[in-house]
Amino acid sequence: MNSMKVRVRFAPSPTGPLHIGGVRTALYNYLFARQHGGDFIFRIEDTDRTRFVPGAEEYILETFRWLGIQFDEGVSFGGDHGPYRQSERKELYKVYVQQLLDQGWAYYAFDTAEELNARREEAEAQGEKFQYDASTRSQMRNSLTLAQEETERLLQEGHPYVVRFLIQPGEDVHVDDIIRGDVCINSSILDDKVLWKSADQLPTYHLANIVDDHLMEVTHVIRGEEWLPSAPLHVLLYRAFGWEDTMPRFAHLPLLLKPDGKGKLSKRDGDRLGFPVFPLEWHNPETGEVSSGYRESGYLPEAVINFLALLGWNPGGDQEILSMDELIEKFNLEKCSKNGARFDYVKGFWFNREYLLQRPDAEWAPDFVRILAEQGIETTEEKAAEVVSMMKAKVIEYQTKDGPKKRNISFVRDLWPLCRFFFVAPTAFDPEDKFIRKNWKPETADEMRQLRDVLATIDDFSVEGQKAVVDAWVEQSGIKPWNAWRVCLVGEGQGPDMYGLSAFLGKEEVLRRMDFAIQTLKL
RNA sequence: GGCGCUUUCGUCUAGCGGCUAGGACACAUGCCUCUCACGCAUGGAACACGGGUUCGAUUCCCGUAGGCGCUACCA
Repeated sequence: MNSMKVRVRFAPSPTGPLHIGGVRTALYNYLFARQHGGDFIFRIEDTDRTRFVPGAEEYILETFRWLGIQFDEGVSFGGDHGPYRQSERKELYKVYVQQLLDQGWAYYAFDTAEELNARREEAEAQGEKFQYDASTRSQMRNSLTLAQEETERLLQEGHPYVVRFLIQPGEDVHVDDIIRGDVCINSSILDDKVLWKSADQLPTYHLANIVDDHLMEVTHVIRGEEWLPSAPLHVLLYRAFGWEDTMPRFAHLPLLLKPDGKGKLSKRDGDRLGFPVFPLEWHNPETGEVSSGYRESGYLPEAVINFLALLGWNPGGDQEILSMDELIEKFNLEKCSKNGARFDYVKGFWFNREYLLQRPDAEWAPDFVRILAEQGIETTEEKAAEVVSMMKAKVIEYQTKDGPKKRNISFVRDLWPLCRFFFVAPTAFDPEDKFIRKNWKPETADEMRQLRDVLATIDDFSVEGQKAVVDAWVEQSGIKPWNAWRVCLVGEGQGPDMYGLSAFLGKEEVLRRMDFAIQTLKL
């Protein structure tokens, strides 16, 4: 059993864009598989055709392509255990429900939705909860209460039916969870779960999941904590099928919670606080609504991976920046935390910055050029990279629910609001600007004229070339020109080192901006 | 309501009977400085509560309270 090759799966439902919590679940499965040299399977759980959303499957695939998470088999990857789309496995499931039926582990139920609702309302009126189980099944219309001929007649005549799992009450069912240890639930609180649906003649999640995991030889089920309550049911199903000896090990991961307030992370939180909850941008085909994605928002895939990996798990040391290879090496299910993790998107900014800063300036350039183009500014990648090198250490103001705050540049996009003056000369000066008031004195115009004339003599307008001449002039004149010079070239109190900016603009442009400022700021 | 999971700085977490309870994000201050910064340094900040067990509990057990999840012919 332990010598079996590790096989894990990620099995989403194609009901829309993948939630970021789902991405983390997939990542943990991937890390686990790679660490053990095992297989990672991609299965599509589309047994609820009413919730099927076109394009969702392709979206999920694209997400993992972007993140660099690779599957070994599954939908679109091939493999010996297919088909990997549950809707294509209907005939297979049929055989297995029949097996349960034949062996008395399951039974037919003919109760209509109306009948069940009536029972629920009835119970509710008495402050109770109706549950289809040992205590109530004898009052319902099913193959346990009906005469055998009657059941056969109903089946023969094509009456709608579901197949329910027959739960024997009064038994403590244990689940051995890798993260949580022994979890025990008494079977009396479980209901006779529907295994086969009447409406579409397809299995429910529970049945399909167990059959598939068994047939696909899955060794470890790593999934969200929302499945923990039904894990005992799954154990019982393995038992009913006689597969208990090859039952996978379970690991139920803590959930991702809202950054503030109560409850689990939802799409609304992202909209409200301004961060994506989906890996890629999603266009809702029905409403036309667009939801932002990590990729389109400028996150680097390595940063998203690193950030997500450490939400609910950490390797123990002080190192927080970890490559995929390091994550694979250090990952440990037993060290996953048990309690839900608040989604700290601000830390996500930091991760992105760390990875962005690791890249050469030239690698920022293509994105930056595109962003500048959106603003109507044409420039080259070389020029863009120069700006990046001068500006990437700056901070940007951003909006939060508590008002504007400042943070380090974490995205290529952050550069733009700080870089306009590299490409567009000041056309006016705000007389109220504190920096200008403080640094433009009556004698300043004359000092700037002197500097202008000094600069005009320089042939080598590189940083070094300017420095050699201007530093000497500063030395002998005693004038500190930088802040006023900044006013001339930038128009306000921000920007990079003046020599760097001046070299970037070039002599002609620098002189033009200085002349304009001296003229305009005459006072 | 029932059942289950869970509880260390604001947040993510380290800790696996004896520690000045560590790190990171965020926050504050100082240094640096040609603006805003980066960087560097420093600082504030936590074991939910009550019982046990023990020579000794953040750590083990039991309660209480809080948080989260499940309670569909959805996954």
